[in-house]
Amino acid sequence: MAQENCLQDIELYKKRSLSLKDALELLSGKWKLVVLLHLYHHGTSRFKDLQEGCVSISPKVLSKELQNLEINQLITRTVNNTKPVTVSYAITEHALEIEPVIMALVEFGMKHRVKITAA
Amino acid sequence: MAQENCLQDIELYKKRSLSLKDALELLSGKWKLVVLLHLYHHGTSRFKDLQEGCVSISPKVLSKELQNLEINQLITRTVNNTKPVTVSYAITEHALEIEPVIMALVEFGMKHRVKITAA
DNA sequence: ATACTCACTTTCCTAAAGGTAATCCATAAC
DNA sequence: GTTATGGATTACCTTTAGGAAAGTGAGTAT
Repeated sequence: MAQENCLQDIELYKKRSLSLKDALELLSGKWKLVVLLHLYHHGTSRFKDLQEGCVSISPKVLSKELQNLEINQLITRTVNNTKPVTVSYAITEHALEIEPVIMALVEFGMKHRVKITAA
Repeated sequence: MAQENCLQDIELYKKRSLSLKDALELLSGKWKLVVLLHLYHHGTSRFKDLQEGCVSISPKVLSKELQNLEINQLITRTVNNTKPVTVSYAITEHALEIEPVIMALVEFGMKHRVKITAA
């Protein structure tokens, strides 16, 4: 019985470890989560909004990240019928699953700042 | 009143955005969170345990990540009086704050796998 | 005709991440 | 004396991330 629990625990660890690696690969880099945070806060946004909201991101990098997020079905891209043309980006339902990740990171970031500025 | 709420929201976003960037910088890369997951599951571990647990990490990279985590006060390093010498790594109290991040990533990783294998 | 806006794209470059393989050092066992 | 172990370090190399700066192209306003 104790052994069974132990085996189960090892399996659980392996499974979690793989899931973690999957998630890290998908969300790796400086900007993807920052872009998503902007979309959570401001809702559907245009390229320019994102460029201004994600301070110091370059258009090249933003463009690349948006393409990547779209490929992974985390955002949608819509070309609007305006003049001049605008493009809207919105998070998908599936991307709502990432909100807990972002909020956990935000929480940790705040606590860490408090901790190191106190020390 | 509506304007005040709006200003507050902008401030909130900026604060969150900075916290997120802090956290991302601290935890960036392929391995840090994988190492921490191992420590959450297995408790205090030796170098060799971590090398075997974090499948496919090289000793060079593991060593570098451990140093980085120690510098940022997320783990402690203890040299044991054994023969041959062993070294123990343990998470700090402060690193417990990262558990929600890891678990949120694990959750998302699982859901994402389900989602893309279903499609 | 010129200039401006939005949404990019292209080129060029540097720094950092991270992998491989070999080596090191102390100790201990064979 | 040779080999094995734990915990690294070193040298070398490739790949990738990502920044800077300039350009593109369609449409609009002046």
